[in-house]
Amino acid sequence: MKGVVESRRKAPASAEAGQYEDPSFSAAVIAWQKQHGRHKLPWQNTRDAYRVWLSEIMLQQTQVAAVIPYYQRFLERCPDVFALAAAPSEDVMALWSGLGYYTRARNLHKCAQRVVEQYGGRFPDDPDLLADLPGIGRSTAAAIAAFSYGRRAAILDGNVKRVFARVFGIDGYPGAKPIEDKLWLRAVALLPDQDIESYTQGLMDLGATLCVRGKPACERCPLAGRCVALAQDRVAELPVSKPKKAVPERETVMLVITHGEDVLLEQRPDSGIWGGLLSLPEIAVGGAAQFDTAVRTLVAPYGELQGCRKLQPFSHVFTHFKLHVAPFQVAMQSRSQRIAEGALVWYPVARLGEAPLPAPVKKLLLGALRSDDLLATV
DNA sequence: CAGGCGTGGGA
DNA sequence: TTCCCAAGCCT
Repeated sequence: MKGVVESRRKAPASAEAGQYEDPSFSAAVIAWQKQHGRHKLPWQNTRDAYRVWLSEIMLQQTQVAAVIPYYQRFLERCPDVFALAAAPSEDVMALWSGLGYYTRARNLHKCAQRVVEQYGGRFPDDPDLLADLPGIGRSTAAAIAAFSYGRRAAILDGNVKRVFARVFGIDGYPGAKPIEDKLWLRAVALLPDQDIESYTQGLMDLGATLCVRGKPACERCPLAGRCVALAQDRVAELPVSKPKKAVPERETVMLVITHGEDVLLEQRPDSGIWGGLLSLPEIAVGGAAQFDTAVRTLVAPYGELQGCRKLQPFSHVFTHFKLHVAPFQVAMQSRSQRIAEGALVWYPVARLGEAPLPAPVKKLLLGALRSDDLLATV
């Protein structure tokens, strides 16, 4: 009987994939994971697909240490997919505030609603169905299917790319399409028939704890004996880093407009930077000389100035551009009717800590509006 | 399909 | 300080 089971190993998807098969690879990863891998992360030791899914979305392009407090806070407020589906979107955005890549939060909310409506609240176990849901791509779908249902599916995240690039000595930037295609072939070909959870977690753990970008701990690595990069002394060169290009810079004036105990915030459109969050009213400018003009232009329609002062300028670096912010604080004598319209909203200063704001804006506001500061305008 | 999309931490 | 980038997905 045993022989029958083993003979039913999946045939390779293609001749090219077949040449990558090597059961000893997954065996080494699984054995290492069971003894040396991570077993006590907050989203482990559960098969609750909701928790697995939530953690996988939060962990996209985000490190474990940053995710943990968000994950726990999120679970307290939304303990299951029904609670999340029913939650107001501003609550979801507020829970995500500071974690970045805010499309993830909007897709998370949409996805919860789809799972409730389409699947009765139970996440599907088929990776292809999972990957049809918003915010879930091929790799995340495989992780959810493996951790929640024990399904045999391949992940290919940054950890796997780094480990594979070194072990197999793969030249070229792993994000490039042709390289990534081959990595997917390997990822599928190397899947074990058993212990898919330990294998999947093991690849992640290897990449996160041993096979790190700088100074990897090769002496403790279970794959060292078969690592091409190590044998060729190219560990520091692989994986090939992303070709860099000049980062454009932009300038903007942000206005901290206050009236009484409230500050004026603006809802940002869903697409673009800080999509779906609240932020400060702002106007892009070309140079420092235009700052004063910009301030007057922006504020004038909304009533009479009580006072205005320049706050400390700061810069914020994104992945693809650098933003220079010149903040001004403006106190209003009265509230124009026009301010109540459109995407603008008066927001109580006392509640800013829990507002769905971008990290640098929240920092600016909490610094600029320390209680007694409110009326101290010129 | 190359580029858009955050933030915080390490080197 | 400056640079790099970490459990990717979407358009």
